[in-house]
Formats: sequence, structure tokens, C-alpha cells
Amino acid sequence: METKKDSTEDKILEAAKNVFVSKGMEGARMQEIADEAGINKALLHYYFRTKERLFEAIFAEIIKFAFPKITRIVQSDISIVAKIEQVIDAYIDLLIKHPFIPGFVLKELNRDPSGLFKLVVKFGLNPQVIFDEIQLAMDRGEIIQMPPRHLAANIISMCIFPFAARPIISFILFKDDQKALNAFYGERADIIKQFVINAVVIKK
Amino acid sequence: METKKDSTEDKILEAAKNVFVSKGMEGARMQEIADEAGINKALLHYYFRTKERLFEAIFAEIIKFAFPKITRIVQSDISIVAKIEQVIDAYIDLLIKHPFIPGFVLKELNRDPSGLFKLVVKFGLNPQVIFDEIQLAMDRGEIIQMPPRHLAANIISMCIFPFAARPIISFILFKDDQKALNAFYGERADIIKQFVINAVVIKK
DNA sequence: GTCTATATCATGATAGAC
DNA sequence: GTCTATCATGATATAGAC
Repeated sequence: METKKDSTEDKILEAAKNVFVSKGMEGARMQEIADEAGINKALLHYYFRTKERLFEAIFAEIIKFAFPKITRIVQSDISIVAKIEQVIDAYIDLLIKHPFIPGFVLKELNRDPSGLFKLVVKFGLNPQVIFDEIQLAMDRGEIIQMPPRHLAANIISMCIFPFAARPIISFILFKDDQKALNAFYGERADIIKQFVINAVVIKK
Repeated sequence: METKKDSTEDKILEAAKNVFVSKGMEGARMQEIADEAGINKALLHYYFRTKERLFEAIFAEIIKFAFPKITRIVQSDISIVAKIEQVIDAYIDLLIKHPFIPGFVLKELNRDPSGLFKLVVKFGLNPQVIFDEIQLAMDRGEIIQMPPRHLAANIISMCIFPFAARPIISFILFKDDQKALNAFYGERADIIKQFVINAVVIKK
């Protein structure tokens, strides 16, 4: 029986996640990860042969997390408006809990997109089902006609970008007042929902 | 008289811009910059004492470029709808011409936001004049009431995010078909304009 | 399995000849 | 101003003791 849940490997993964997310692949130092895990630097290489492999392990975990299971919401048996609202709520909830993920993911994907390919294949991500549901609602006359891709891009952009640009928004809009910044993020879900509904829902 | 416009310093700046934008501060190698400039690595240190100083020179030039002069549009004597349309057109035009800027700026600002502070002070960026104009239009009943910050955030997000997330969009939406990707970007301006107008303009 | 010590390598920076 | 050669540092990786 395993009483020691925080094994060395777990400690490394936890430490690596913290360091990689805050410093990125290039900026992260193996020494710092070792220190944070409370172990020797050489042990990192014992458990994960290279920095690259350690990074991939962390990145896969993060990105799996960053693609929330919105497919289920989109395919559920509720109105298109309810679907839009639930997706936005799910995204903003996730981002408020993990505000540094977008910056990290964007940074690493611009650095080396090849990692994404494997993950997309692995998790079978398929945006077509989402676009199909949007198109159906348009054909039913519930929302205005526009390319489903662009509608999805608009919603995702409004959700994620303010978190990806956190340092800019924090400084320019709020002079680094973290309370005001958090209040702003707390308002985003309702704002985006109302904005999208105004933009696309056809009133009876 | 200077006939030789591409002086060594110019060649370094041009090469450094390319390498820094594609690799970032951490990923960029002085050797690569030297190679691209067709000169010796030691010469970089002759012209710019450190890598940090060379980077700062490039970054200032880029970010000055990334904050388009939208203040003039916002304060001009045209309708709020025309202002919104012109700002979106200006942003998308800029981004189509320089699609890698958003990724670069986001990456570096997440890495070290302090550089932004100096630049904001230096260029006297003041978003309040933009918010004031938005608020006036709301008070005149031309657009619906909502916090001006969020309206600005929505518009900027829809413009910039699809470019910042270029590798993701390219692969997931278009299977790296660059023609289709460029067509998508070409449609963005009209899509966003219509979307924002539907969302906020009050019909008479 | 865990750790110490060390080899190997890459990179930013400098010294000095021309 | 430009080059070759070299240094100093820090980081990855491995060998081998316990």
C-alpha cells in the first residue's frame, strides 16, 4: 500500500509544472525544478531522460486541461442560446482558476507547434461537430447566418485573449491593481454572453 | 554622404528583428543573428554591448508599431459606428501585414512585463480618452450601455487573438492550408464589424 | 532507487591582432 | 571596424558509488 502519495516523481511533476508555466520551456532551469522539488538535479534526468521529455509530459497535461469538454455542451439537448451561455461560463470559469494557461500555451505553440499535432490526434479533437451544431441553429432561424468558424473564433477570442494579455491589461487598464483586475475578469462571462446574444440571436 | 544605406548596424537590426520575432528573447541566439546579418558574432557586441540591449532596441520598435494610432480615429468627428469600423479595419490591416507580432508581443510581455511600462510612459498611451468617447456615444443613446472597458476588450480580442493563436487555427481549422488560412484572415474585418454593430448599435 | 561528482557542451561576452 | 581565438558561465547529461 502506497502511503507516500508525494513520491519523487509526483514532486518532480508538480515542481516542473510550476516552473514551466511561469518560465516557459526556454526560460525554465532544471536546477530550479530540482530545487522546487527538493531533490538533486541529476534525479530529474533519472526520471525523465531529457528536459524535452519532462516538458512534454507537463504540456500534454496542461493542454488536455485547456481544451475543456465543450463538445458535450454543444451536443446536448438544449437551446442554442443555452449552449452558448454554458460554453462561455465553462471557459471563463476555467480561465479564472488557471489564468496563466493561455499565455503559456500560446507561447509554446508559437515556439514549436508540432507538439500540438500529436495531442490533437491523441484526443481526437474535432471542431466540425461544433460547427455543424451552429449551422443547424442558423438553418432553424434561431441565430443569424455567418460562417460558424467566425462565430466560434469570436467567442473563443473574447474569452481567452484578456487572460493571454493579462500583463498588458493589468498595467494599462488597472495600474496593476489586482483587485480591480480580478473584478474585471469576474464580469467577463456575463458581458460576453450578453454581447454574443445581442449579436446573433434573432428575436421572434 | 551615405550611399551605403545597409550599414552594418542596419543589417544587425534587420537580422535581429527577424530572429527575435521568430525565436523570442530566450530562444534567439547571438550566433544566428550574426549569421543572418552576414557578420561576425563579436561585432554584435561591438555595436550593442549586450544581447539585452539589442533586444530592447528591437522590442521598442515593434511595440511602437503594435499600438496603432487609433486615438486619432476615436477622437475624429465621425459617427461612433464609423469609428468602430475604422478601428477594426486599421487593426486587421496591420495584423495581416505583420501576423507574427501578436505572438511575439504576448510572449515577451508574459516573460517580462517591465519593458512595457517604460514604453507606455514613453508614448503616453492613455486609454481613457477612448473610454470617454465610448461613454459619450452610450449617453447619446447611439449604442447600448455596457462598461466601455469591456466593449474595447471585446473588439481588440476578436481582432488580435486569431493572429496570436495562428498555429492553432492554422492546424485545427485548416490543416495548415495557408491559402484557406489567409482567406479566413481576410474575412475577419467584415465579420467583426458586423458582429459588433449587431451587438451594440441601437436601431432608431 | 537515490545521490555526488564530473564530463560535455552551448552561449554570451571579451581580448587583441590587423 | 572587423576578424580570430578564447574565456567564463551555466546547463544538460552521464558514470559510478552507496
